[in-house]
Amino acid sequence: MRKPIAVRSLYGHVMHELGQRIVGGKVKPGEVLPREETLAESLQVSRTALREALKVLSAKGLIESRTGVGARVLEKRCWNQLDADVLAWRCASMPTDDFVDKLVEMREVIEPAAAASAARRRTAEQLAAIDTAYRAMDEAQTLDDWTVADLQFHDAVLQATGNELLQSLFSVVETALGTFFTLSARTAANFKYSLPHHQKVLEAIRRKQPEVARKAMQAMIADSQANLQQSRGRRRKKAGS
Amino acid sequence: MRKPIAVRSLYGHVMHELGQRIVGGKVKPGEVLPREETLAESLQVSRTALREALKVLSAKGLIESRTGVGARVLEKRCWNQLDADVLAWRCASMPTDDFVDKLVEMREVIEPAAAASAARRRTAEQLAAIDTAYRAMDEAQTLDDWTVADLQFHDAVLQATGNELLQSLFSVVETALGTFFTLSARTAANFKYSLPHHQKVLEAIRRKQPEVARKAMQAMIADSQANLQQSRGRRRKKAGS
DNA sequence: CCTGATTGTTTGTCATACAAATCACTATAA
DNA sequence: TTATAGTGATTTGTATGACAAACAATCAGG
Repeated sequence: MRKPIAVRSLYGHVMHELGQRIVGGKVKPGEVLPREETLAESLQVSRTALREALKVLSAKGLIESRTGVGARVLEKRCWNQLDADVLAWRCASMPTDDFVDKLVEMREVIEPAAAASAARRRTAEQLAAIDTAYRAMDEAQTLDDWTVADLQFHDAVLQATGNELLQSLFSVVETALGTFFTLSARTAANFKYSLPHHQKVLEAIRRKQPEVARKAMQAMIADSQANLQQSRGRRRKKAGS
Repeated sequence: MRKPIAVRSLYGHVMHELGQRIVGGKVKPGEVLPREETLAESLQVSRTALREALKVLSAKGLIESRTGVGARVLEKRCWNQLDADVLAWRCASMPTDDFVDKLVEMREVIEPAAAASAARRRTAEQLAAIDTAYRAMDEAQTLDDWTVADLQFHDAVLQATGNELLQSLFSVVETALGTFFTLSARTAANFKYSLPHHQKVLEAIRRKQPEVARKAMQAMIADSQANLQQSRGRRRKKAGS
């Protein structure tokens, strides 16, 4: 599921570099990038490789190239904000509280609805996949094991909706969970604290109770958010002292 | 807002052509495309232009190029289903009932939540934008005017959430509305039938009543879906007779 | 039968050249 | 003075040819 593909190729490196510069705010919307020749030179690649990177950034809505003018950075509203790379670039530096709140809101919109939908239409295989992920969470020994299994659980729920459009929103959920993990630095002792929430979701989907599943998922997210607020408070206190 | 940019350039044409072939099912997941040289020849373009198109398709998750192997079409689950182009390509041929149902489900997930969020956090300017769109709908004389204003209304609601991640889902809403318009071929007489629904949403957002806004939006979508089922029935009857 | 080197195929990258679109400037005319 | 048409400079778009790198298949040796 992970995709470090882009990092391998040269144009992938270039894309990453430029993408981070733009999303990170080093070049602002409205500005135009240096011309391709000089940009290629400063990045130590050929114009060909640079152009392929620019094309992909253009597909992500970050820039727009026009003949005789150059590559202009587009307004944020044009950006493909749900793109996995764009999300990753936004989280590259420490994400702002504001952005984290928006990720939480997305989870609140997507996941309870997905849980309800999954409870309605899941197949036996899809339920088994969720169950497998749940057991992996239960048996996790390390934080890493838990993280992998947790992602697998939420992915399995999205898959169980049978709606590929909802499934494509996994990149958002993935980013959100990943961010929360780094921000709310769990200890080895309490990282399993949300297991009961997951069990409730699993059981509701097993019993095909959409509204129960929705509520259970809502509760899980609310709890996660509370946990986040708590460590946010700790962080502020630390910074202030 | 519309983006016929890609159609202008050569590589845009190539991307469109190949994208439609893949999404349309002419080449199936797992298959590998012809090698770049022959593909470029058959499409009457240089390898340069072809490669830029392939890179963009790769960024949309449709294909994966590997040295020595070729460009393999990826599984549907890898596709960037929320990408505006991918959505458009899926609707290029008459969309299946199945796909339309999934679009409806997406609207049910996104728009009521967005309406509620907008009611909570809208600014005066954002409310004004929604109001403007509503008036344009009210004063629309032709079906075209209505369509434009309707899209503007739903976009304004998403904008009013202040969450750019939600805003990026407009491509889904846009595709859904566009599809419904073509499928449920309205007459000049009744194309304004959903105006009262829109008014309720507008008023709830004006009064900052999240749950009222959510319910109103839900009702609007349910009504739209009923309308769709109706014309779906007519279409079947016609095809069966 | 299995293992490892070799060879051919295909994409990845580079360099160069020219075409096409756009912008900035200037000269001209009303 | 203002508007307009034209002209040249700038930048991206496209084409071509060449070679490097990675991979698959084949074949030799154990």
